This record gives sequence, structure tokens and C-alpha cells, in this order.
Amino acid sequence: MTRKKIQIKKIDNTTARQVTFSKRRRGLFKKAFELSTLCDADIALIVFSATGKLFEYASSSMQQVIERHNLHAENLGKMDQPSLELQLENSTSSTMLSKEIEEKTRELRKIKGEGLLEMDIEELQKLEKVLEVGLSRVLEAKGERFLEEITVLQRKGAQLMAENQRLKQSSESISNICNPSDPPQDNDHSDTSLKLGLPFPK
Amino acid sequence: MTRKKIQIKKIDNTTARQVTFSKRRRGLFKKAFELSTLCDADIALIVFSATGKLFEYASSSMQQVIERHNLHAENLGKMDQPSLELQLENSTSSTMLSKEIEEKTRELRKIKGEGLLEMDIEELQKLEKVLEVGLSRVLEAKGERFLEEITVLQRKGAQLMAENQRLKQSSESISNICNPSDPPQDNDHSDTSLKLGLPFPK
DNA sequence: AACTATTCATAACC
DNA sequence: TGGTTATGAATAGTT
Repeated sequence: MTRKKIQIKKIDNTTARQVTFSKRRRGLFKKAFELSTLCDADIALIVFSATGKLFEYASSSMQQVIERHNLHAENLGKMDQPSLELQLENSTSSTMLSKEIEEKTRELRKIKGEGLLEMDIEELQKLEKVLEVGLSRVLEAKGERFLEEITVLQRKGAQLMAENQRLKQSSESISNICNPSDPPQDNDHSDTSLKLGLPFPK
Repeated sequence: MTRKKIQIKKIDNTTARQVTFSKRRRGLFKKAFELSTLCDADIALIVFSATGKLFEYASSSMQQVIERHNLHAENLGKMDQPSLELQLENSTSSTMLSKEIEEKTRELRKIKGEGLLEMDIEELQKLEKVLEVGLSRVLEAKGERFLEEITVLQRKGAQLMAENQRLKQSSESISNICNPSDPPQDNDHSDTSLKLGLPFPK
């Protein structure tokens, strides 16, 4: 909403989404605080990031606001649990969690190409898109990793070559000290044998 | 904060406070919605006005977000509802379920190419394989669907052609009955006009 | 993480 | 309560 207006829909780019999440989250919490302060309101704000991280704000106490909310829900007839059996609350939450698991499981099955019979063409197209996007991102990430790896190896290689060069020169000096009159004739060979036999740090 | 900057402290004037409450409340809820949409966050917002009126927003379901929040609180040892021992059984099973959800969520994110930084090359290779398999299966399924569709269309086309043939012959017979001496000269044209004018089922 | 051009939210007024 | 406007805040894109 600044350099350019944006549409309110999920941000595709992951890092951009994370940045926006941080910025806007701060803004949202600030606004919540201001509203509660200015207008004497009791506010609870719970935010789970896409990665499952929890952020929360409560003008008084989270539990207090939530309980107050539950009371309202009760009064509005939204609570249909026999008040004595508080444990039903438990079963409903488990049920919800199980439902969520089921849903995610189904999505995973589809993605892995296992539940395709129940899908129409349109759904298949969407799934194809998701897979293509995922695959391209994975390939991109893989490419980056390989590049990193190569860079590291090249650097190591260069270091080793430099090291070798130094060793070669050292051994030549030593050769010269031991046999000052002998001109070096077979550099490579004498070098190797000296390297193997001498207590140089690697 | 516009014609003039204001301090963030309780607004004394009651009506001004109510007006500000209405306006800012809208803004806050809008921001909450935008954040959840843009960044795929799960958000719950509960606001009690100073007069006790309840306003709420939840990107998914209020109960679900609250449960999720309670689970987090539990895991952090903040659980302060020791009222019944039965809660324990609840919490452990819920914890397991939520762990499962988290795991599946993570897998889904990876598949969609969103959590790639935390993966090593080997993991990326496996993921690539999964995506390739899934994609090829989806493409295969899509191809089959298209083939089915084409087959159906071809059959329908054949039926329609047969129907047309019948109609054509019928109209010729009728032509001949009406003008038994006239030989047909412009079959297509007379055919069309007759078809349009005659009460045949489509 | 910091900057800045813009859009957005809203305090004051009606 | 709802509308308008001048202005301060928030933030998208960029670095």
C-alpha cells in the first residue's frame, strides 16, 4: 500500500511474505494496544504464523478474555455442551484436531497422486499447478545448493594448490640446504618423497 | 492521529471515545483480516467494548484458534487449569494430535516449496522425486479425464450426426410427398428451411 | 535492517 | 451514526 497498492491475497514469494508478516504483525499489535488504551476495551489477539509460531496480545489476561468470550458464546446459545460434563470440550477439541489431520492427510494423498479418482478436471489442474510450482522451487533450491557446494570445493581446491606450491618451494629450499651444490633435476619426484618424509604441518 | 496527533491514553470524552472505538475497531479488524490473508496466518481477535459488547474475528474458527493457543500455553507449562485430572488425558492426546498436525503442515509447506532453506540436498532430492511422481500421476489422470471427455463428445457427435441423417431423410420424404414431381435440386438449402419450419424434436 | 514514495487510517469537523 | 478532509501512520518496494 505504498509504492504500489497490493491485492489482499496470499503473497506468493515466501521471503516477501515473511517480511510482510513481521511488519504487519507489529502494526496489528500496536493498533490493538492503542484501541484498548484509548477506548478502555478488553482485547485479546492471537496470531499463528504460517510456520506455527505463536504471537499474542491481551490487554488484561488472555485466559480472562477467552473465558469472557466463552461466556458470551454460551449466552448466545452457541455452546451446546451439557454444562456438567466439561470434558466434552475436550472431545470437541480433539474432534477438531482430528478433522484437521484428516484434511491435511487427504491433501497430502492428492499431492502424492493417490486420491485422484475423486477429483474433477478443474481440481486436477489446480493440483498440477501446485505441484509444478513446488517442483520448480525445489529444483531452484537444489541448484543453489549445488552451486554453493561447487563454490566451496573450488575454494578448497585453490587453497590446496596454494599449499602444495608452498610445500614445493619449502622442499626445494631444504634440498638446497642439504645439498647446496646440487642443482635440482627431478623436482616433482624429490618433492613428493620429501613431503612424505618430512614433519610438515598439513 | 490526523488533524492532530493524539496521545495514546484513555479518551476522556465518552462520545468521542465511542466514535473512536467504532472507527478504530473497524480498522483493527480489517488489518487482522489482511494479515491472515496476505501471510497465511491463523488469527483470532476478541474485543470487548467498555460497555461489554463483544466483537470478534477469527481467520479459521475461534474455537480452533483458542484450542491451538491453549495447546501452546500447555506446552510452555503455563497450564493453570488443574481443576480435573481428566484434563491430563485430554492434553496428552491433544498434544499428540497437534504434533501430527504440525508435522503434516510442515510437509505440506515443503511440498509447496516454502520451507526449503532448512533442507539439505538429499532431502531436496527426495522431495523432488515425490513431486515428480505426484505431477506425473496428476498429468496421467488429467489425460485420462480428457480422453473420457473426448470419447463422450465423439459419441454424442455421432449420435447427432445420425439424428441429422434421419431428419434429412424424413424431410426429403415429406418434400416428395408435398411435391412428388419435383426432383430435389438444392438439398442442403431446402433441408435447412424445412427443418426450421417443421415441428421436429431437437 | 533502513529508506522512501505512496497508500491507508483516522482526528477533527460537520 | 455516517460523510468529508487534512494529516499522521503504516507499509510495499527497494536497497
